[in-house]
Amino acid sequence: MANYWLFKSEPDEYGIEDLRKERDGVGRWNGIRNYQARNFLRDEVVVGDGVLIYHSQCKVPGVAGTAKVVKAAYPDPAQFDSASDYFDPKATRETPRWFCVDIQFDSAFDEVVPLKAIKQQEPLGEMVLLKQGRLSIQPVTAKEWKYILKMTS
DNA sequence: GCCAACGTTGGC
DNA sequence: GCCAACGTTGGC
Repeated sequence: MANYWLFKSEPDEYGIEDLRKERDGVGRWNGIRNYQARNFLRDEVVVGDGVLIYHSQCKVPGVAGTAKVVKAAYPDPAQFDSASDYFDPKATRETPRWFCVDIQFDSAFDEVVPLKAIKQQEPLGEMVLLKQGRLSIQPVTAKEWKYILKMTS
């Protein structure tokens, strides 16, 4: 496994359970409309990478499970669909602006590891999650990955 | 729903 | 090329 990431989603829109229900647990991770997040997706996320699925904009924000990347970046089809919420009139097929990846469900935690608990762990103090709050795709170190998984047991 | 952080956009 | 306005995100 090459690298680790944290992907944020709103569970009301598409959470860990939605991913689990997909055929073979494989779903498209799209709708990313933030440039920093897009650059990570497009340039650095590769097949085999591990993903922490993070639930935001909900009662208890936190890490809800894990997944792995099964298809690297390709243009997000929704940007070309005028009926979609994610439509972008400035994007063209020749010069797409937004990208997505496919990920496969790996595990759902019995209980979410809350943001509040993460903030209290000294070894996690350098997580991008805490440093830059509003970034929906972000790198996670191997140490942080292991530590979060340990917090579920 | 408020507001803060960050990146892009666009007028000049 | 400066910088104000704007869009997106997300905890509270």
